[in-house]
Amino acid sequence: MPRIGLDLPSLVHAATELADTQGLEAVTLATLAQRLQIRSPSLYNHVNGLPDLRRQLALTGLAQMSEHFRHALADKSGDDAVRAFSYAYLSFARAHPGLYEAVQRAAEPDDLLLQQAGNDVVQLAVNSLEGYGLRGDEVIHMVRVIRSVLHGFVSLERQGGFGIPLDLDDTFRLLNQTFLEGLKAMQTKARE
Amino acid sequence: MPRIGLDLPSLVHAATELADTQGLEAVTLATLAQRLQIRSPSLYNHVNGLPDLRRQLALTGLAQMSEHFRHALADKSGDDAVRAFSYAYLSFARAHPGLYEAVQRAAEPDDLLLQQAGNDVVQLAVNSLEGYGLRGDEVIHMVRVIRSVLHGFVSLERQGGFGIPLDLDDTFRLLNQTFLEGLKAMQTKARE
DNA sequence: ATTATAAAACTAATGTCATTAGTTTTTGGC
DNA sequence: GCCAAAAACTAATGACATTAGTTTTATAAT
Repeated sequence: MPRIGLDLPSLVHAATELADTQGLEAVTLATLAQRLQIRSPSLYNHVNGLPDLRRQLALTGLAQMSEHFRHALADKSGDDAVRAFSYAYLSFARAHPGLYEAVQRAAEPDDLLLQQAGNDVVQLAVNSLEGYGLRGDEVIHMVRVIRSVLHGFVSLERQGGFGIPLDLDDTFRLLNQTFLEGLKAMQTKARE
Repeated sequence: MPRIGLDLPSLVHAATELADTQGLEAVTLATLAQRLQIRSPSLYNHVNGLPDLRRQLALTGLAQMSEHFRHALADKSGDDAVRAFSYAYLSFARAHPGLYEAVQRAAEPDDLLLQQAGNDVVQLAVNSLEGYGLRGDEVIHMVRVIRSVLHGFVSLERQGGFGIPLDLDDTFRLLNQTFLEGLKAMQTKARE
């Protein structure tokens, strides 16, 4: 029984690598244990079963997203900020597909920590939409819109939903342009 | 051994109900068999294991989507057509969440039937974008954009991704307006 | 240094699920 | 009535998550 010196962060790190290379559904206690040279019941010393492991993945995922987005948004405003957010979103999802997937599962209503981590990310999206004259609830609605656009693209791209061999980066450029134009048109309307 | 008179369509129908009420991940051979008052190995007389069952769900799902969208698009054009497509998309996803989820899994490269069923749905999206002066590949890119927008919204809504208690239908209205304005702006630009 | 304790590993066992092999029964066509 | 194929079955295997109970090791207190 040579103690391996495993701790939660390195366990989650190993799980993250598994998720990003093999897909989230490949992250089982069995595969993770195998990878860590451990028997799977031993994982219960660090994590409360598979659901908890998934939650841990969501937590790191959200933290990393916040960090990534914050960095991308630094010193940006207006269209630059929106575009920066979009491209940061895309690049994160492409670089960390498994983590991205882990983040999608909704938090339990009583899981305030996970909820807060999600809110932090959403707040960054809110920041990127400053300066378009959106009032009150409009901001929230518009954040939902841009989240929809970005998540939809990322999700379809990753699932192979776009069958035709036509450059996906071109599509993403058009997507951003279309959204920005729409956003500005809404701004104009709101001013009337 | 009282023969139950099961056939593929009714089996898929039962699976559909399970998926729509309990979620796609609740559709296992075990639960389906239980529901049909059968032992699970007996399902192999009708379906080639769980992957094939999922494929059957995707096939019916896509067929029903095509039907639903075609009906919604009848006699519509311009903004009406785009809006009709959007609302049909949303209403389908809300009415058949399990089926919608089943449809998302990508087709194997050699699965021409499933691929065609997907293309049929995409073609309806293409139709709805007629009359915006999009040229060549622009149509395909823009279809990807609207699919992203709609899938993203539906997916986030279903996963409970929108935490704040603010009316989702309001968001969806704004989403459509924003997309339509963006679409028209792109149209204008393309004319120059 | 010694020892007590808690953490971290382990083995063994259970239950669920998908899947395969091989068996029985029914039914529809002759 | 008969027979072949379809549709059900039982039995068994292997993957997985999880629980219970055991052993070892590290560390902190004496």
